[in-house]
Amino acid sequence: MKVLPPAIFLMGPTASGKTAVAVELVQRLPVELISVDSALVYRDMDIGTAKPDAATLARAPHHLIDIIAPTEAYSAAAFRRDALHLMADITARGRIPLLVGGTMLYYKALREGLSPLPQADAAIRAQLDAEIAQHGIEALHRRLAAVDAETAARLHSTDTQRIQRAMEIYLISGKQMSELIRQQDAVELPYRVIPIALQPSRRSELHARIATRFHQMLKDGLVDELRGLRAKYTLHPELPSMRCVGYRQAWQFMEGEIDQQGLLDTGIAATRQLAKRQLTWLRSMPDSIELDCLAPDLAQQVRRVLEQQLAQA
RNA sequence: GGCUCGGUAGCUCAGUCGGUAGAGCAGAGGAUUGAAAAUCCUUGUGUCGGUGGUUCGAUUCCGCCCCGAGCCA
Repeated sequence: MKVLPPAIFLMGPTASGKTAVAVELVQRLPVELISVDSALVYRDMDIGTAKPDAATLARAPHHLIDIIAPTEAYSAAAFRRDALHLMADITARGRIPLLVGGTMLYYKALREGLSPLPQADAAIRAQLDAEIAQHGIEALHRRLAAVDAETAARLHSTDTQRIQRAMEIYLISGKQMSELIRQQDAVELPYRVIPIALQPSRRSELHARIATRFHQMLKDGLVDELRGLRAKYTLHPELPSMRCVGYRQAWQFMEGEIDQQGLLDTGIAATRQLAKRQLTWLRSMPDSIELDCLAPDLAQQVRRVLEQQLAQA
């Protein structure tokens, strides 16, 4: 039986201290860091994404940070492709890939693979947007039911994004999403995954950290950063980058839709909701080694677990 | 000190012509296949400020008290 090389997944919600742990580990173990984060991919979006600063990145380089402009879109499929290449390179160098971040769909796509679905098509999405604006999402849901009853039945009639995606798949390929998913071969990631899940023993403590961090982001100039982004790039609020937590609320503030207090309140609430969804993902992840992210010696605990796991190979 | 308007869910408020109440937001749980920090689903018992009175029955009407805002002195 072939021995698989190890790969570490360091998963946790926002504000759980993942970056600090990763930076500590990179100095003590033969690892290279790969960011698993759908927001850190954007260049010039630093404050609101809580991106590690330049000094930290110099000391602990992360792959997949600052790889696209805020006008562009990344995806789970792009992540899977990029991460697989990087993991192969890192392993060839005799080092261990350490994936760190909070975008749980990316971990799932990497581990379980993706079905052979066509990639997004901007023109078709624009066409479907117009259709939704004119006739409503429920009409598109009925149209989907006519061509792919199975997927339509699975989706709630108000789930705009998924209905649009399923219709997009049909319009591009002429095939049903449900049928394409059935064609997927079981894929096995050619690594021995060591999944570590950071979870707070007390949710209220995580909430407190989130509030403190968002206050700091505003002090650090989140709104000014967005002002600069809007001057440098042609942006609109529907862009994936501008829907990121913090930027969406800062945009509303710039447009006068909410005041300073509203920015603070909705920004913090949106971050808490993000953390909650990340925790829901985490509970559904199989085989995870769970650690309390509130532990004062978290980095040491993670290191101990990893040394133990790596010694087993 | 007098008058007026408020005091209902963690927050903002609606409502009950007297039969113990419901929205939005927040919170909690879940889903999640090329936008995922996205998108969507489920979830609402709270001395209706306190205390007397009227009443079969008061959060609702009346008296007094407490708290807040405003106007007049």
